[in-house]
Amino acid sequence: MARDAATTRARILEAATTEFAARGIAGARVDRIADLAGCNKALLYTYFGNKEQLFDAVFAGLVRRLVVDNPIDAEHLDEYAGRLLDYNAAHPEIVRLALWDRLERDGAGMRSAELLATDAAKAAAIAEAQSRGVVSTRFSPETAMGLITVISSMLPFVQPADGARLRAAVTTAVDRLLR
Amino acid sequence: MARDAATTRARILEAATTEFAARGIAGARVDRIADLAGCNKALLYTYFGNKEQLFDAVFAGLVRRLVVDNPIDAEHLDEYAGRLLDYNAAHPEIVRLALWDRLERDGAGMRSAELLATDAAKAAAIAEAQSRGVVSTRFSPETAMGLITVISSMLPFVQPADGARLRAAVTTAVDRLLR
DNA sequence: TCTCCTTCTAACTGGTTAGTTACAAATCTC
DNA sequence: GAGATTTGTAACTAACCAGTTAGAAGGAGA
Repeated sequence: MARDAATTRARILEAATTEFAARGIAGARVDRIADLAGCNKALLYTYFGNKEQLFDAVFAGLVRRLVVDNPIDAEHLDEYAGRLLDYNAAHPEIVRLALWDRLERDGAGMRSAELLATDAAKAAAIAEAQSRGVVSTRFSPETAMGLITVISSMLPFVQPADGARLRAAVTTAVDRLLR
Repeated sequence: MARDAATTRARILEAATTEFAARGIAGARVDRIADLAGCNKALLYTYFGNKEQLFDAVFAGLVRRLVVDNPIDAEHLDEYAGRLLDYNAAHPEIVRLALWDRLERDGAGMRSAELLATDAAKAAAIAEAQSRGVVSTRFSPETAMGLITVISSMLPFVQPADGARLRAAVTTAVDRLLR
């Protein structure tokens, strides 16, 4: 076994992502994560503290990547929503983890100063686009963001297996709502 | 103690609703449900079989009430969405239970023949309204239902504490999308 | 090669949990 | 009011599970 702390940490995070996405915090089993990561259970505790802190690490990492990989484009919110949809299709764990976080911890993982700041920045970008007349003022910037989130992230969740038609529906909906 | 099977069953269902809505299936504790219902744990098993079947009973009952209490009005889908929003605000357990069901059981509770039939009936009502020109044909009936669901049930979930402004946003959004 | 430090493991622990059982008490029937 | 049935309980059990511990194995520097 490659004795390398960084690699082992990464393997644990990957295994934990799978397990937490599938079963949530209460349903996840520490032994299952260790088995999947191919390492001893005790390492989870030396590297991450405990089960919930491991969830924190997993979730914070994925959310950070989601935010970095999907910068907002307030001029073309429909395409932004389409890209979010594609991203969620390619990384189905993220939406599931976010839902577990809301349900099991009242959204504790979404309240980091960092994430609140990027949320505020997105709202500001929309507000600015509204002031220039590029985006409709029908909705507040915050509500507009909420609508985009809900349509791009939750619609495939309540309507599974819709495929290519779904993407058209998402961009059409966002265009219709916010232009 | 009032020795009455029907009443006891009802108390168990009520307690289980609270516990399952708060913690999900994996997180729920059978002892906690029994305590809250003020009865012996063994009664849950004599009346409902096991923990998961108890969840089934809780969820099926609430979904049935939701469907009965909120008939679709394809002529005024914006108001229909507004009513769903109000209903969810008054009964916050339902959305949570539906999410637990999706996450923990891949939506098994939403696949009853009864519920599939009412879903089909709703889609048919929308299709009929579309053919009369009352509802836009921008989206398929199924996608239209999905959009209504997501906006009336999930928007308050991702945007907590918005209040009266939220209702206006929901009706405006549905009107804009489907009229 | 000796020593120190990091990485890793097997085995254990104490508390928890879903589900069961054997039995008691209330209610119903006749 | 006797006997059968329904409704309820206390105590138990076997499995499970998060977290710990004591110490082994590997590597780096001298």
